[in-house]
Amino acid sequence: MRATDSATELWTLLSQVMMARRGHTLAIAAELGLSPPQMWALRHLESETPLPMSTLAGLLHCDNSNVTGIVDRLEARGLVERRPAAHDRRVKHLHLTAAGTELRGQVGERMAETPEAFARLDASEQQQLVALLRKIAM
Amino acid sequence: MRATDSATELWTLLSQVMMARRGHTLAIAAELGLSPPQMWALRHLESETPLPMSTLAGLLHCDNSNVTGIVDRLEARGLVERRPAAHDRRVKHLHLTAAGTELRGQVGERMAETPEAFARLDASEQQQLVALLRKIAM
DNA sequence: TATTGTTATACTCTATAACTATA
DNA sequence: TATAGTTATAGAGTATAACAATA
Repeated sequence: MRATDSATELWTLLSQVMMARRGHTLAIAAELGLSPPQMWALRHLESETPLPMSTLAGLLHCDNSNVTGIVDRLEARGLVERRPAAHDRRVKHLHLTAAGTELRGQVGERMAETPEAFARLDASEQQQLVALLRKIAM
Repeated sequence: MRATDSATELWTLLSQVMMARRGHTLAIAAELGLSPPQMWALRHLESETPLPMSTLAGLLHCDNSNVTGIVDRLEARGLVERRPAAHDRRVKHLHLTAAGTELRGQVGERMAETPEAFARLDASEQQQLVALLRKIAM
């Protein structure tokens, strides 16, 4: 088997693991009353660093005009606030509210739940895998 | 660091790698003129084994009623055919057409393109990683 | 009665294009 | 002129509920 084939198999396996988790991810969003894009948005927002709308659009891989609606709905639920940026009043910074920070924490906790299949690796194998993935993820 | 923490870090890293690929995946769908659910549907369908609508709904993690629309649009493009199942005429089996098989192949090729970051692993590391992921993916 | 797939409805996401207000 | 965000529009995805055909 050539190196290229092992890279392909690697990528296929990784995709399979993640695909198997899709149901879990969607269930978390539904349980917390969030649509998937709303959940991703919440995950990208951090309490410390406010994000311009356009930056969030880039992170969500969608058009600016979509972010308007997504943020509208998060703001209507009191999870996020828009504040005009000081240096450029065209830009609007997104800030998490207390409720938003709380919900974001819940999302993070639920998303961190590791798949049961991970139990098939012992501690040493897990650390080995972590070391390899770090190289890929940087 | 406890074993639990290394499993959490493992999962976080895996999610990061996949998240970084989301743009690439969406770009492939757009280039091939497919919506994401249409692309997943195509990937789940195989030329040999026809799938009932409800099975596809389960694989896509959505309601049966959504599959009606998704398949409507694939069928309108001549990629898929509905055929009533012999054993139970309520069930409709989904078959790929020649055009559907062809396009499915293109999707597969594009999705198999490995992230550039994989080049940071040498051949032996890649095989090590494959062995570990196989345990998780089964 | 129960199940498969459809239809009707309402809401969300999505891109494109035109618009506003700033710069 | 150019850019950040909004609005308008049209198409697609989504769940729920009611329905037809079949079992």
